[in-house]
Amino acid sequence: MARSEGVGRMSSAQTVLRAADVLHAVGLAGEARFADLLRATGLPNPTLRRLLVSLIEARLVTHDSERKRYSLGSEAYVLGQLAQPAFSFHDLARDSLKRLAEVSGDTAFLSARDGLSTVCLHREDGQYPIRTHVLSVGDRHPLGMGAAALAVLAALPEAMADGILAANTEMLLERRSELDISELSTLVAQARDNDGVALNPGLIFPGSWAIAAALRAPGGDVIGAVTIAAIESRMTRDRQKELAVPLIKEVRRIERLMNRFGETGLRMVAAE
Amino acid sequence: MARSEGVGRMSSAQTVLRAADVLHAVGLAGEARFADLLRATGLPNPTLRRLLVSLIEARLVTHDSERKRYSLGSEAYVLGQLAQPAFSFHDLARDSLKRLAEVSGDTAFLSARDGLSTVCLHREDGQYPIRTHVLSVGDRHPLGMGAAALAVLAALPEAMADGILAANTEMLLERRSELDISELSTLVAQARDNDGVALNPGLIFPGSWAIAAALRAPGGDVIGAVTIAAIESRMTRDRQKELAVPLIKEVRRIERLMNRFGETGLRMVAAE
DNA sequence: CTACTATAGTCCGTTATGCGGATCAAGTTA
DNA sequence: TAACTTGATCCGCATAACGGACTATAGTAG
Repeated sequence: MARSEGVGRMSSAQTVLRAADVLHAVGLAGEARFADLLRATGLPNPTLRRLLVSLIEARLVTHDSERKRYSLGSEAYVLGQLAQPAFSFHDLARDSLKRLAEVSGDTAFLSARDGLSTVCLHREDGQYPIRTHVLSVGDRHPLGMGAAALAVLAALPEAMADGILAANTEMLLERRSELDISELSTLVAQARDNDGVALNPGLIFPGSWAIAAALRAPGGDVIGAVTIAAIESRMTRDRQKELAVPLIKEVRRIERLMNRFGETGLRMVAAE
Repeated sequence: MARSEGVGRMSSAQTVLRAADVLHAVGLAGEARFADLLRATGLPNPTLRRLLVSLIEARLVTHDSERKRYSLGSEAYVLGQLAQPAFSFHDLARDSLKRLAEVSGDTAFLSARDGLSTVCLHREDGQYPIRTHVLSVGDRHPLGMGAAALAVLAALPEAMADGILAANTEMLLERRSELDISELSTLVAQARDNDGVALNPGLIFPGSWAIAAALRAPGGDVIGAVTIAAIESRMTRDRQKELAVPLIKEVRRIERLMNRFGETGLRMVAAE
């Protein structure tokens, strides 16, 4: 959960990074106790406390002193509001996600591309009672890992996609040691041959499968992806084909909405 | 614009606070150049840079290196999403704000109460071409300053309101030296006699008037306020009465929606 | 009621970390 | 080409952040 923490602390400011980690942990927890955050961040006790005090002072975190619970503060919400213009496609995608969750019975996700990785912005559960919980709002994956990330790669120019895969190799290996990069290339290639619909056959977590298709901003930039995730038994080859239809339909729909309403998510970034 | 910066820095961690300032400045600016942020934060050049680099690494800020522009990053948006449960009344209030801006022609605001102050969450402009720009999303005011803040005070138990006003005296004086606290008490009292509708007769900025009414969560907690702001000439006594009607109506409506849909903004905080 | 444990909060000596004056580099306007 | 504005970098200094160790405060068990 905690950030990389590799031996060689590559130069820069740790305080802010740690504070951001804490913030993220508080957000994921919803209502966190001090001990939860200790575990989640791996920080030493006094350090965590100091950071929390500062974050509270900055109103990024709130402390219910009676219940002894920490949660995100008003400033966190405000920042989200101010950041919204760059993510306006989220609003346009809401209905689509609902419909996809509805027709599939499984879980639909919206992810945004952010540099060399992918962030999950939204999760919409369907009726089927067995759900994969390997992806939730705020989770990030390097490009290449996960259906959304594969779909994004498949939508990028081939050369660029290869470059990114190579650049991400380290990060990818770090997470799944047995992972074979060439397997990813294959999956990307298959996605290209398949109307851009990528398949994640349990790469992140065994038995948790998903298909995804990339989203393009009006300018043509790849800004994210829409995913349908389910357990392996509900992702047979036939069902993949079946689900790909509404998936593509909804992606097109969102793209149409962007054309209509937006100097949209144009402020998206490429790399660093 | 920069945080208080009173002489006695009251102990705690500056790095995080500064980072939060930077974040806020970036958010307000939308797309900021380095120099803009220098001005807005008042930080020394290398300090600002260091903070920005860290914030970028934490994905709280994005840097378009071609256009040399900084803006809020995906993590900022994600945090907003994760904080949403505590501010779900925002969604329920959207339509109301639209209608108020529509019928008045002026500007409608939604504010949230946060401890001893008030934050503006939403701004909705009407058709009338002359608009006050003294309040925008993310702006904070100590309880007592501004129509929303006065409405909140008026909605609180009298003793508590007095206490808060006293506690905030310093902060209030800091902003408007000639401001008379007793004047605020009077305004609060008037609001109580007026169905809870508070008037700000240009306190923050001369000529910029507003009326507001408080919002209560299902439990009865005062969680914010709805405001209509206009230039002085459009806030005659008669028009105040006229606008108070839809204002109250919409507030009631939002409260009804909260009852229906919500383990709502219950996570709101009281003090610190 | 006392011992035990998990969780929250505090002290304080050490030094790594962030600080910022000063300087340089790169575009812009005159 | 000079004068300026904006952006990026150096580097010695001291302060602000660090964290091991300790204390305090529930909550649970014996």
